Amino acid sequence: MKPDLESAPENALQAALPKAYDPSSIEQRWAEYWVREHLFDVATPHAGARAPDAHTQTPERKFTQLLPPPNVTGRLHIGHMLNQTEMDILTRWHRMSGDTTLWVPGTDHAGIATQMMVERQLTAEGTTRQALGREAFEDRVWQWKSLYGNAILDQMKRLGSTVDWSREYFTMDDRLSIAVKEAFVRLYEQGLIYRGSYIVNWCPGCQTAVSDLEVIHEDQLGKLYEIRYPLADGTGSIVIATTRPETMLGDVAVAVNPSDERYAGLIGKELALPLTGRKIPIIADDWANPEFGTGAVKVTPAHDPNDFAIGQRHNLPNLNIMDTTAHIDLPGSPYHSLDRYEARKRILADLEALGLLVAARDHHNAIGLCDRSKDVIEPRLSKQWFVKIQPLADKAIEAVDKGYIKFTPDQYRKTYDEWMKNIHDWCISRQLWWGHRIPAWHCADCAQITVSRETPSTCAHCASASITQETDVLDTWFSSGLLPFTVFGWPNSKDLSSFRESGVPGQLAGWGGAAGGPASALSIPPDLAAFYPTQLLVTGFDILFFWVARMIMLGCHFMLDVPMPDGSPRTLKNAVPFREVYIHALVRDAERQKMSKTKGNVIDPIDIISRFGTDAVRFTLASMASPGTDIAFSEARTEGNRAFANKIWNAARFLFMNIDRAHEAGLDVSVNESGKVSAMANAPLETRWILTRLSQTAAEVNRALAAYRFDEAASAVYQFFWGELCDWYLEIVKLRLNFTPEGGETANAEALASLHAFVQVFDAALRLLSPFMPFITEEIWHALYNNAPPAKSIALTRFPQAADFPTDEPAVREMETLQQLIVTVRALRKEIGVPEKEATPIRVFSTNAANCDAAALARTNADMLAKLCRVSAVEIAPSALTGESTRSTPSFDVEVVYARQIDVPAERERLTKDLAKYEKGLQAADRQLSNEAFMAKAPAHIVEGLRKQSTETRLLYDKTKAALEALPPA
RNA sequence: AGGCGCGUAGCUCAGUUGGUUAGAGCGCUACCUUGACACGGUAGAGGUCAGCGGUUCGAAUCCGCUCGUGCCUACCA
Repeated sequence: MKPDLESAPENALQAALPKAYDPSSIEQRWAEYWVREHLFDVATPHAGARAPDAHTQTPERKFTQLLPPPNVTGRLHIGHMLNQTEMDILTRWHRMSGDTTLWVPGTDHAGIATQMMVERQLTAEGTTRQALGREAFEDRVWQWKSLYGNAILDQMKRLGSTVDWSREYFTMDDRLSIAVKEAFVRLYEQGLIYRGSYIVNWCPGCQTAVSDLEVIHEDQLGKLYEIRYPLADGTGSIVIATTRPETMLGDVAVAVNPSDERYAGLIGKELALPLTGRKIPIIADDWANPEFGTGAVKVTPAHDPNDFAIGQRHNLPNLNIMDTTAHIDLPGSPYHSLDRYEARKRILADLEALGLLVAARDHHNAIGLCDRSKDVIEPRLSKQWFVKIQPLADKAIEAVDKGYIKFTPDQYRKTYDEWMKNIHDWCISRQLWWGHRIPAWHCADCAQITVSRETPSTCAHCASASITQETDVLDTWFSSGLLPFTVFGWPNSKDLSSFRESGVPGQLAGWGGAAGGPASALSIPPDLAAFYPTQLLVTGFDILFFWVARMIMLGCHFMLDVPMPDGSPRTLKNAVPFREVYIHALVRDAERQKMSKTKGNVIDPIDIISRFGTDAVRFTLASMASPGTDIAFSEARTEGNRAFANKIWNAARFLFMNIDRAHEAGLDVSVNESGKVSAMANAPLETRWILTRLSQTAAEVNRALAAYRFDEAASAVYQFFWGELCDWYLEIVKLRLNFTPEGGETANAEALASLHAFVQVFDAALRLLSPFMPFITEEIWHALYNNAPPAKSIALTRFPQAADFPTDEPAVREMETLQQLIVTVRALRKEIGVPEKEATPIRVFSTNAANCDAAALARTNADMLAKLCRVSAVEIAPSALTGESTRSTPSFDVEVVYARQIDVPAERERLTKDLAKYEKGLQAADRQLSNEAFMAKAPAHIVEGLRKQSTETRLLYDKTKAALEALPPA
């Protein structure tokens, strides 16, 4: 049954057949077609449109993944493209291999980033969010989102990614907001979320707390100041060391190590804090490091995390001296309202004047910057919400330790483990207006907190009606950490119908969890039952902790409570959000620099695509995506792959040209739609050879993709298509395709058989290439089926398997021998300077009567040999050494002879050089063969190989020497 | 301060459990506009595998050290 393809774009190959491939003329059309036809929506059954046996939907074989949601504020960068290329290659490969394949796209609301974006707009308009008010501001952000929020997804559509657009989500969608609230409330009820005053990373620019991960450390050369603090009783002093003298205004103690004998007598005494005269104690605490600075450290609990800990241990007060903008907040003090760095200068100057500044030494230390705004982070004491992380981390560690989640490359397992074991509680509150508002209400009367799924009208503790909702919103990563299950309808199914009109995916019927099954009785969302856990997460290591680790923790935590589709309890093994994580490299610029806007070295994928075509860029990224190392993006390589696309295009033109010729000769050319090729015992050598190579290439590509070796898969298809199909097979087929309208029937029948084989091979090659280069293969494939293909897209056909093609090992060996012979003849032509246009005859001599396969092959394929070598005739003769130019190759015993005068000095030079090479090789081989230890310990096949090599090299050496001696004297 | 990685042809990179003469793309040289393709064809040149030492019959591959380089994590003021 042919699908209705009226909606398919017009085919450029059918129209003009331009010589050069122009990606822009076709890519846009197919990108739109794929989206418009919903070809990759899982809810859209399309099994009937596939090749008969290619796609029996097997529920056990599913392939599900989530697109790491880009920020709505984002623009597509090359890293996204690498990520999507890899995901799409895998998705297409799995889909074509018969798996139920779902790839869910979406965008992230990106709290800080988006709020900053809109605030900049407001600034330009001369207003502020504070002037607008919270609600109006939120409306404004939604407005912005509806206008610009799809930009990145629109860009993504050009990449050809086969995502299910019907499932597209936004992390602030109602259904996801409900889920976020549910998750928060449950964690709170379980005692895993708490609120408290702690030192957090405060960004004075963004005016919010940020998590540890959002602080980037930068090494800076600063100063370590030594300041003298006098004793209150005037009997002496102590010198402390600090990098931040301005915080001394908030000092509440000075700590020394209890074991530090220098200060033993001072512990318990009081100091008069310089500049203020406030009295503070000297305390003993292990934190003070006798080796560092002076061994005495000032304690400022409100402005330093360590000092905060000391303060807790010693019951010291917290003295907050700074406001949220990092200005000194001490009304009445001369430093009041000074910026922190201005205050530092003034304080140092004042201390100097008092003679209390003892020293200022150069000092390297890491300074914390805000990931978003690059402001220097100010540790600040404030009330925040935290997730008690240890219980979650324990399960997450176990899940990976037990192998329920596999990391590729494996080294990241260690990184993950290391981080997970040293994890701190997660600060999840943000003082922003854009995000999931924390579902907690503060009571004005009893000061208690009511956490609730629904908006409460009264306080749960004292029933007071004076309650107000928490103003903080949640860290963006809190909601994205829940995605693996929230996108599939967690917590329950009742919200499902509201966001997915299409309902339960058709081909999943009968799968546990489908409507009517046991799962629905337990009200497990059908999608959750069907798709959780996902198979794979593909992402960069930059969000390993931000996102991957959080998904694992939250997935293991929440999904353990959700029964399996059959109603049985879920184990950790099935609670994990994904079975595998593939971490890819970072894309850098050609100079290996990390791309950044400020450096101006950002590679715009859209620009690259419009210059080289999406297929070429995809292929480049895939072929450079070897694990472990970063990718230095190479335009030169992209150019090379554009040439590859052009090569494919022209090979197709050649095929179509011959199909046309066959038609003109009144012959019919059909395509076998099964995707498999049956045995061809009587087929010509090149057909048997290329089918075997096709089988081997399919095996290699399948193997490489299963191991995430995109580079190896890409190079296998590249080498096969260009190096074998085009360079050899096609050149030989050329000789067979002699369609002659008036010619004999037999000749035409033979030509047609070759053409049929060619079509089958080409069809398979296109399918093999399509995950990597979906656009050009789609275009050619439709043309190949004369725009009436067996499926709506090549992406819905069968991916070539090794067993789909008949193999013939002897044919491969024969072909290789023939190739070697041909290369030898060509090289010889060149070396003895036969002009390109001159077609002289050659003679091929067998030098070894007992083993003359090559000579026999040359005889059988004399015609082919002559054409491919551009010689007029090939004559097979018994062995004979003549004074003419001769050449032989090591792997078979033939000699190729050209009857031609040669350039004697040039020939002598070449032979001398060769002789030296053979001699060296011979010596090396003989040295090993006479090494007793080697002979005793080396495996047999190695020794055997070396012997063979030695024998062959000896032969070459002798021949070359003889030839050299036979040359006329200079 | 800990941890991870990298150093192979002029450039960008492959090189699987150690094994016969270390590969690819781009670039380079020579010749070729042969009816698929000059975004092409054919044939070439080009490498002491960062250095030193060790294990081994045998090392680009395993181990140690040195040098160079990139990154991640980190609450020593």
